[in-house]
Amino acid sequence: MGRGKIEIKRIENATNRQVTYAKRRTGIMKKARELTVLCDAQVAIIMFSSAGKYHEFCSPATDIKGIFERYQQATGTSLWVEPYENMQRTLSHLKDINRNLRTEIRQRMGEDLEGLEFEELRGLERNVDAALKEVRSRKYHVISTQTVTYKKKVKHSQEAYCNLQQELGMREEPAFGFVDNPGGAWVVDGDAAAADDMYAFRVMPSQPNLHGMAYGCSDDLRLG
Amino acid sequence: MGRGKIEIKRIENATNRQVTYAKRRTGIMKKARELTVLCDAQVAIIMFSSAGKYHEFCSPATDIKGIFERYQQATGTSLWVEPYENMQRTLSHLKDINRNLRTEIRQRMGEDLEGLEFEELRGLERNVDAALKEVRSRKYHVISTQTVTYKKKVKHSQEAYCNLQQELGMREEPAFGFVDNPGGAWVVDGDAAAADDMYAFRVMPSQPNLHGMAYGCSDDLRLG
DNA sequence: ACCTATTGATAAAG
DNA sequence: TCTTTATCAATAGGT
Repeated sequence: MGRGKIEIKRIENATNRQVTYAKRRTGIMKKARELTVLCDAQVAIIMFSSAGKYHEFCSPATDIKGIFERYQQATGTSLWVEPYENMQRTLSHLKDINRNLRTEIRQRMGEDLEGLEFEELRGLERNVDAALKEVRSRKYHVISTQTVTYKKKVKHSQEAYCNLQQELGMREEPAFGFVDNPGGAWVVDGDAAAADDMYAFRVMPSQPNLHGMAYGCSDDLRLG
Repeated sequence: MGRGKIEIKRIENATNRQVTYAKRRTGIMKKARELTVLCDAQVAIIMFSSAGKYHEFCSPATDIKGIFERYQQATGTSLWVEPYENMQRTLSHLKDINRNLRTEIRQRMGEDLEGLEFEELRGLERNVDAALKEVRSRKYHVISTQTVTYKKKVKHSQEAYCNLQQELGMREEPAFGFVDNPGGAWVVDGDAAAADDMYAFRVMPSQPNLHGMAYGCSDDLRLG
C-alpha cells in the first residue's frame, strides 16, 4: 500500500527507515487499540526502534506489568526465579547456621546436653571452665579499675570540700558525708533476681530483639 | 476495509468477535514482523483474547523476556524489586542476628569482653558458672552410665570366657586377660592437645562448615 | 507534516 | 474453517 510496493527487507536509508518506523508504528498501535475494543482482548506491545527509542501500547484496565505477569503465568517462564531461588538457598543456609549457633549457645548454657558424647562433654566442660576464668578475671579487672577511679574521685571531692570549708570558715554540720569504699565489693555476689533466669543474660544489649525474630517468615517470601 | 466499514466498538456476536480477533491478530503480527525487518526494530507483542487464549510475537534474535528486561531498564519499573528487597531485608536481618549470636558465643567463651559493663560481666559470670555445673553434672552422669555399661559388658564377656574354658577343659594360658575398671576414670582430666584451643569445641559435629560461611555473599545477590 | 496513488487488510458472503 | 472479493485503511514516495 503506497506508491508501489516495497520489498520487506531492512531499509538502508536511515531517514526513510525512521519515517517508515514512525508511520507503521502508529499503524500497529492503532490496530492494537481497535483489536482490544472490537474483540475485548488484552494486548501489550513493547517496541524499540533501531535508534533505541522506546514505545509501548497496552490495552486499558491493565498495564504492561500486569500483562507480563499473566504472560509469565500462562507460559511458565519467569524473569526472576533464578536469583530468587539463589536467595532462598542463602536464606535457608543462614537459618541453618543460626539454628546451630543457638544450639551452641544453649549447650554453652548447660541445656540440651543429652545429644552430646562423652568426649564432646569433656571438651565443652573445659571450654566453659576456661571461659569462666576469663570472665572472672575480666570482672575483677573492671572492679579494680572502677574502684581506683572511684577512690580518686572521692579523694578529689573530699579535698575540694575541705578546701571550701576551710576557705569559707563554715561552722554548720556538713550536708554531705563522703565515705570511702576501698574494697569495691558492693554487689559482687549478691542474689539478684536475674540470677535464677538462665536467659537473663543477653549480649548485644543495644539490639535486644534480634534474637527472637525471623524464624517464621519464610512463608511470606515464597514464590506465589 | 471489507464489505462496508465497521464501528470500532465491542463486537457482541461471539463468533464474529472470535473471527475478527483471529484475522486482526494475524494482521498485527504480520505488520509487526514487517516492522522489525524494515526498520530493524525490536518488538514484543503479548495478546490475550477475551476467551483467554494467548498469543505472542517477538522480533528475532531475542525473546519476550529479553525485551521485557530492556523495557524494565528503560522505564525503571520492575516486577520483582519488591519481593527482592523484602528478601534482602530479611537476609540482612538474619545476618545481624547471626553476628549477635556469634558475639554471644565469643563472650561465653571469654573473648571480646572489653565492651561489657560490670553488671553484664557479673551476669555472664553467673550464667557461665551455672552452665559449667550443668555440663559437669551431665558429664559425670554419662561417665557413670558408661562405666556401668562397660562393667556389665566385661562381666558378661568374662563369664562367657570362663564357661568356654571350663567346657573345653583348656590348659593353655589365656590369650586375653580381662581387666575390670571399676572407677571408669580413664580420661576425665587428661591434658589433651585440644584443650588449648578455645575453638576446638564445636557443637553440631554433623555440619561443621556451617559456621564459617555466608558472611561475604551478599554481593552476589544484589540487583544487577 | 501533508497528499494521494497504490497496495494491503479484512468484513461479509459462499 | 478456508476462500473469495468488494471495500476500506494504511502507507510509500513525493512535496
